[in-house]
Parts: sequence; structure tokens; C-alpha cells
Amino acid sequence: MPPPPRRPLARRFFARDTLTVARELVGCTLWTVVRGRVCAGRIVEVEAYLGERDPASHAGRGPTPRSGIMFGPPGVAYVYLSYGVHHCLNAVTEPEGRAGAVLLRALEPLVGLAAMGERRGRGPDALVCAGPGRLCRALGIDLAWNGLPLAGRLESAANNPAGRRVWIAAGRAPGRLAAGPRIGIRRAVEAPYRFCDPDSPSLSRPPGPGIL
DNA sequence: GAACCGATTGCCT
DNA sequence: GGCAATCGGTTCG
Repeated sequence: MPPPPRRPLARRFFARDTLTVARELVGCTLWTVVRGRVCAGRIVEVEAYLGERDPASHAGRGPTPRSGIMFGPPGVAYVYLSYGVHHCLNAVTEPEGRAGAVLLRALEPLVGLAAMGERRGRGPDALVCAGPGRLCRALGIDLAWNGLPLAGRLESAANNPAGRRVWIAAGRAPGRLAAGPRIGIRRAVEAPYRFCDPDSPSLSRPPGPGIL
């Protein structure tokens, strides 16, 4: 199977309703280049976090130093540290001024499995990015990536002294799309804002019950 | 300033 | 199934 296109999505893709962006991100591809090593995977599982009206969102009580980025321009990375141990990568959504983000929870690895395996330790290939923390570890993503653009033109080398690149490109749309409750949250546990390709072998958990 | 919490993971019994 | 790890952000006094 030929690799999917490497061209980043347009920024306006992300400047829309968060639930729409979340559903359409399933099947797209996430790319990183760290010290010249290319990694990519097909996005197979995401969760939508809606912003000020979503109690489960970090932006649920208005902007703070951490969540402020979700109120800013769409199409940039929101990276946070989970349980003091793991990093999680979101794509900021909605027009500037309105909060929203999509958490990338799992990828099917496509490119750079050797580098992913070195960062994560050995295990089944299909599960190397099966979880938000695993995904970031495998692709080399940490807090320093917070705020990097995921869409539009790639960063110039001059603006990227760490030699870091990240972007989201189009991919193969899923044959089916499953919806269900979000994982690991304590508030708004009912909202069916987790979307995944139920036919993927790389999910962090079984698909939710809804089929869209 | 201090206490508490968490959009997780891997290892333990 | 249970639980520790580990720390930035948030909240409270």
C-alpha cells in the first residue's frame, strides 16, 4: 500500500465545529520528523473536547494559563502532561476565540516503526501507538511541542532549531465510524464524543456502541 | 505557598 | 483487578 499524502491539511479544516473535526480526523495521518527520522500513523481513535460548555474539557471553566491555547488559533498542537508521566496530543479546533480540541488517542503505525519501537520498547506493532500516552512516546512528542502548528505550511528550518516537524495530512477514510463515551474522565461521562474506526487493530480500547 | 488532582500506563497480585 | 509513578496546573487558605 502506498504511503498517504504528506501535504498538511489546511488550517481552515480545524476552524470548524469540534465534533465535525473529530469525526473527520479519523482516517487522517499524523506525521513527525525528529532528528531526520520520519514517523507516521493513521489516526484511528479520537475524542472531542468542546471547550467552555464541556465540564470534561480543560477549557471547561474558562481560559487558564494551560487551557488558553485552546481559545487561540485552530490547527495547532495542545500538549499536556497526564498523571505527571505521559504526554497527550490534541489538535486545537474552532475559530479563534472559541475553545475546542480533539485528543488523538491511537494510530495505526504506517512509517518509522523502528524509531517508534526504540522510543516505546518492544511489543506488538499494531499497539505501539494504541493510547494517547503511547502515541506521544512513540512519535517523540513532549511538552515542548505545545503550540506547534499541525496544519498549513510546515515550519521553516530557521524557526525550528530543534529539528522538529509535525503535521496532519489526509488519509484513507474509515469504512465505518463508531461513537461512544470518552475514556478515563470523571465528568460528562455519558457524552458520546469518542470516535474510532471499529475495524482497526490499533485501538486503545474496544469501540463504542454507536455506529455513524 | 500548600494541597489536591488527573483526557494514563505498566507492572503487581 | 489493583495500584504506584510523578509533576504541572488549579484551587484553596
